[in-house]
Amino acid sequence: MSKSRKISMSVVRRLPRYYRFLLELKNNGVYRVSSQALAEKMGSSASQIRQDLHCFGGFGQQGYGYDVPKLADELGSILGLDNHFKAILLGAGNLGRAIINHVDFSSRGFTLTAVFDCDPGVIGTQINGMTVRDVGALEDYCTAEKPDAAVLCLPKESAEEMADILYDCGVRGFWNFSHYDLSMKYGDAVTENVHLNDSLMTLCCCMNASKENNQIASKPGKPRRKLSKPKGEA
Amino acid sequence: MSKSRKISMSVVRRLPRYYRFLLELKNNGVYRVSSQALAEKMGSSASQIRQDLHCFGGFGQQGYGYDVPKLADELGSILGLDNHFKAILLGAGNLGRAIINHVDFSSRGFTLTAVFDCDPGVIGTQINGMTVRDVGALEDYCTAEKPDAAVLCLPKESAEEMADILYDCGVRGFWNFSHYDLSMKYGDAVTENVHLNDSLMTLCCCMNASKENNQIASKPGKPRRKLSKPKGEA
DNA sequence: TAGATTGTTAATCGATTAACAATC
DNA sequence: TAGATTGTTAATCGATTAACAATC
Repeated sequence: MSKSRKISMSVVRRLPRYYRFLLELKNNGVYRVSSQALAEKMGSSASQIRQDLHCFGGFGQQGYGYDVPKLADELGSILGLDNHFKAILLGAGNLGRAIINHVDFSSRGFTLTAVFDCDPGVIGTQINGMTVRDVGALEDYCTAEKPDAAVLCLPKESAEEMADILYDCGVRGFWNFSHYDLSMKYGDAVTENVHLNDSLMTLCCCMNASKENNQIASKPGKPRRKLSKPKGEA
Repeated sequence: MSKSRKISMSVVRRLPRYYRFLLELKNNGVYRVSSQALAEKMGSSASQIRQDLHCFGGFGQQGYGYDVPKLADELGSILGLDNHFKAILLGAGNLGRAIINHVDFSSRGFTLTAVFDCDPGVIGTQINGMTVRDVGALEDYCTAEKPDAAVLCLPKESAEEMADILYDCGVRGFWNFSHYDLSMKYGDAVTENVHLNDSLMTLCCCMNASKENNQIASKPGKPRRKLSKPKGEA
């Protein structure tokens, strides 16, 4: 956390993965790891790992490597997992319900505090211990509770409409599952779009290319590893 | 489809989004669009759009722009949406059920042909018109039906185990929702990982950084647009 | 100490942007 | 024709990899 240069989004997107692997090592009782060993496990490169961590400060020790529990903690704190951002979820359909049941918000820096829907048949029902509220009560709720973030599991049109309302209520983080690009709208809000349809089409595109023997360059994430010659050789 | 150089994954990941915007234009009765106009709509740059499309051939017309329905079709065909890849889904828990109900496979190049689970309480139940099968029958099913792709909505451990079995049965496309990185394993299979936890942590990280006034560079996707001086000026 | 491995700078590579000739 | 806008090459920028001195 010492450096103050801008962190690139490419680096940020790799952090959760580092965190995941380090937690696994920690749970397996591993106390120490070198960038080389971690890189092999993750299918990335030692250089990239050191460079990435370097953005936030020196967490390792020359000649030793990285202390696994310590590095896991540091990453958790860089990720901000010790926050308890208040989050609300809009849209208790199939996807919304699955997210409520499936995602562990509290170990990822959030507390899910309320769920809203507009369907009278759904309002009042329980999901994972939470009662679904009427979306009509949304603004009052926001005024009183000041949620930090919103999870949008709504159809495109409602999502656009609701996002504006939420933004006006002070919500500055959006986890958006609806089929439109929220990221473009609000300069000072943080948006993470999860476009399942786009993801499925990407898979289709790659399978199609593979079927037709078209070339797609190996993904970012898979290192274009180029074995360097050992120093002493011709 | 004329060029034969490798397409980069950065380009491929933008294609579904182009497709989405073009479909919207088409549905709004727009017949013609310039790279400039599309770029403004998408929050990207005209240069990038032309460069991206250029990978696959010349779809536009100088002085006119792009024919919207034609370009949408071309993109659909590059994405391979006219395929009917046979897909099966493993894990009919909250997330699996939501995906079955929520995702329109058929308009994205896939046909969902079967659902498997290991829970006797779930086997035999109906989800969106499909009967959940016993995972014990998986290999026989694959031998008979030769599915092309699998959607993994399983816990980490089962996912690892099942992926190996599926790969041996000839499955070469994976849409992986489980909390581990499938992409690293099989060289000749295509994998699309959807890591909801990682996505949520990324959101947390950015909200945390924003809270603490740390700098994160604007995302790829938001253009670092640098207004160029008009030619004639000093 | 000698060996190992980081932190950090320099070199390379790839992706994005700019520019403009071609041409509709 | 004149204006518009693409296709395409060149320039810039950013991200990844390589290398090595610092140091545990």
